[in-house]
Amino acid sequence: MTVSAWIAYTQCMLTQKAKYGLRALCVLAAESGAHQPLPIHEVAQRAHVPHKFLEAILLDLRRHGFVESRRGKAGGYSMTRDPGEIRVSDIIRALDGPLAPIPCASLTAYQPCLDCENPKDCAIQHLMRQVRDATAAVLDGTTLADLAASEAAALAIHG
Amino acid sequence: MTVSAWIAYTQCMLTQKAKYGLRALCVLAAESGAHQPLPIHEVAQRAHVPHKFLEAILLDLRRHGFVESRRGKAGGYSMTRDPGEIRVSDIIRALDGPLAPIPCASLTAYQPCLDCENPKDCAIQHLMRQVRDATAAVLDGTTLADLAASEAAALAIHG
DNA sequence: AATAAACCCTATCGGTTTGATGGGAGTTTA
DNA sequence: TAAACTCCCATCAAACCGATAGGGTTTATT
Repeated sequence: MTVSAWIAYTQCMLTQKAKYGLRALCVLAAESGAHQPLPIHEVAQRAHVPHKFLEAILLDLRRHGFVESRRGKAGGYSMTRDPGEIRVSDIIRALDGPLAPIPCASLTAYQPCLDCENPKDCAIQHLMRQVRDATAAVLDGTTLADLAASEAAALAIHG
Repeated sequence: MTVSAWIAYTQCMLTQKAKYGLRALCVLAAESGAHQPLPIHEVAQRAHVPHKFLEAILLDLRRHGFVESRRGKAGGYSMTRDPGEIRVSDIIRALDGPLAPIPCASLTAYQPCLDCENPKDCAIQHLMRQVRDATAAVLDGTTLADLAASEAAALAIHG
């Protein structure tokens, strides 16, 4: 299932990787109460994510501490924390990097523009920091549980 | 002056092209009252933008109607409109494309996710539309005149 | 009319990221 | 031992990004 072959590429903040990751985590969040981990092929099927790509994504999410894995037969993935305590912003930061549209406007990964006249106090930086803050406000205020609930509600109405 | 050789690449919403474009437009906005157009090398120098790259950017901005050019000796670029009536969001859209972090959340360039279970009503789409709206609110609410004034003020203090 | 200064425009380049896959090694349970 | 998993390396094509080369065209001045 190659998606990039179907749609024209658009430079964007949310990569395919992060989108897949969010969908996968929604699936795992829904399974949060279960005792058994969910095998990767099950997650891939439910979240509509290519199996091998998901493998890389879940590996990444495990290293960032969002999920844990059990190997061998009857193995799979499960959440490590309550989905209500995981901010969407942290997931996206883990998979896609900083939220800010430009490094000099980032709080978590600040880097000055080397081609800027006065990198500490630049009009573009000011503006982009406002953008960053607005984005972070939305994404900090939404938890994985919120997202999963929203998706469950949408699915209940339509297909 | 190659910047990409100095800093690690970070996927970002505001490309170097848009950043350069905004800086160049600030320079032209400051010159907005003058009768003569500003030659490109002068813009390049004041905005710290590579000459040839700026050429491509100004061409783009001209095609989008933000600036006009006069050819031949004593030629150059000048604003077509009052900088106070140009939204920063429109400049960024012209140079970088849609503001939305993902095509399905865009108002100006909507495209459904082809790998989405129900593309019309998806939790991620909802959330990303909120992000888009928050971003647009900041960028729609700031004009080129605002940006240029902010930069002028910063320069008056430092540098 | 010659010349210089400026914009116009296409084509191209290297480097990097992105999305995606293959293949095998390791691990656990039955 | 076999089956069913995860782990992790290496690799790939396509796209994009930043930047530049090198002509062609237009205009003002002399």
